Amino acid sequence: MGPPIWGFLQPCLLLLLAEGPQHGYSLLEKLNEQKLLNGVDVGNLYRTLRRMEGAGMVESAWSERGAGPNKRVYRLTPDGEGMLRRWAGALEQRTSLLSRFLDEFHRVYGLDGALAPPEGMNEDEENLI
Amino acid sequence: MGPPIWGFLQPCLLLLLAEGPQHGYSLLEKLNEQKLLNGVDVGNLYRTLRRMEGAGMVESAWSERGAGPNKRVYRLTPDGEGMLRRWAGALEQRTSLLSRFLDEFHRVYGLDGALAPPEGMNEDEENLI
DNA sequence: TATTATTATATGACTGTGACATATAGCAGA
DNA sequence: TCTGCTATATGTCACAGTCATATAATAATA
Repeated sequence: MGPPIWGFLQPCLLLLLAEGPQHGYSLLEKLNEQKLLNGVDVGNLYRTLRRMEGAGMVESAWSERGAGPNKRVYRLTPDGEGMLRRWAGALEQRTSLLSRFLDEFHRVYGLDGALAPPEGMNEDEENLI
Repeated sequence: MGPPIWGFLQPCLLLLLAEGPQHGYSLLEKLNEQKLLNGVDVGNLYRTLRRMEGAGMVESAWSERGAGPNKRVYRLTPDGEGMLRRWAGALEQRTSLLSRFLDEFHRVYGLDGALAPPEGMNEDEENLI
């Protein structure tokens, strides 16, 4: 229902890959573990990784298979690291934008009301911004 | 190029309308003045307002004309205020999500690098969340 | 007077990201 | 054998945004 966290998946993936090459499914798990992003759609994740590879942010290779099905292992490129740094700066700006909104909100409504969503909102809507 | 601030326009409009009824063009100006959102597309604004009216968050009426062209004046409904409160809560959660990302980023890259975008990024990309 | 700018609302065409569903395959264990 | 987990992938759809364009009333300027 509520809008998703648009464009946040890519910087999250870049950040995780900055700590070392990984395959898609592993990235999915870490997104949840580290609570960077909740309930990421698997299909969307793989498609995003391929898109990022097309854009030159990451590169992939099939792993020398260990156990289980084959894994496509992604690693960050220099271009990808550059993008990550710019994302980080942009996200900082976004934080200040959100702060300005919240300040204004509290100015109008005082301290009440802002804490409704955890109870009153469904799971979809919790997944905003 | 970079992703826009998806779904942030609606709560901004609700917040501005919480301070009193206004018409679309006025809202556009205030978004810029108060720097809640920069460079909002006019077409998108009007379509968003109509969508919000369809969803029952706002109501509109043609103004008893003063000067200039007719104005469609919007006002917040009780449902809209409820939505605004939930948005505010959701946006607070989003802030903490962004903080977690930025903390992790600084953990990996130290204090350098994060401040690239203001110079190195084009205007489009500055508009990220 | 004619022309341009500002205010104000609106639609058409297109794009990117995400949501949901579905397909596939290898392997482990009941 | 059947179920479940790991792992990758595609198809279809919806939504909010971008860019372009249309319209009209009024104010300012040449």
